Amino acid sequence: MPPSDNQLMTFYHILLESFGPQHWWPGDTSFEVMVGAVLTQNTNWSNVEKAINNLKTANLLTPEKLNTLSPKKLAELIRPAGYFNIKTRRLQNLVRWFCAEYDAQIKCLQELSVDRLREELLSINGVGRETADSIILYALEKPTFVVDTYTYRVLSRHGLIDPESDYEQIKEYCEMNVTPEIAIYNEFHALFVRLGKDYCKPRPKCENCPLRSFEHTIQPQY
DNA sequence: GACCAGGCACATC
DNA sequence: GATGTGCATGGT
Repeated sequence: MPPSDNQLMTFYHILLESFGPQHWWPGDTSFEVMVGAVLTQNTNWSNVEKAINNLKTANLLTPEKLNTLSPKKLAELIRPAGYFNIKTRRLQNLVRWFCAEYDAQIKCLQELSVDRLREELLSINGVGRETADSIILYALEKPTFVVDTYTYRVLSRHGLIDPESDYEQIKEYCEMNVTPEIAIYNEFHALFVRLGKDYCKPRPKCENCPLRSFEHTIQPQY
């Protein structure tokens, strides 16, 4: 059991106090979360919302319908999310697997272990580590820590991880140090994103960053 | 006009 | 194994 008073949990409490709960993942159903996880790859969420709204308006946001929709039509609808040709393939790869292997039943996926889910999701072309972990945590509500560019940026800039760390190493560091509760994994990742959007950009905007006044208490490990 | 966004697969060395 | 590149829209 990770200690509850380490530096990473201090980060968590500061961020939660500063920003409040983020209410993630923004989506009405588990399937919508799965779709959003692919659409948001390297893409601003506001663009993803447009694409998802297009699918909803066309009444096509179901596994069965997306599975049989023509790639051309799907690409047209998700155009606002960018990379629409490649995301069409990726989305249909995911949906095809979901329909063929699990009868499009979220419940069937939820019966699997995190390790098994991760293995299967990662075998789908177009589903990488962050997308897989996002689906497992936010769509299936199982405990896996989601790492993204913001997580990397925040932790490496504050010296808590080796800047050479890869995805799995950062994930392991987080899971070793964060209280293993789904609600906390959920909130923490969302807070990392919030912090990243507001302050921890490629060009940092550290003025008024909630972590700034606590900087002196952080003991860099790297 | 430049920069950035809740990645990923693939080519090439 | 590591590094570089294509994919694309839309907001700031």
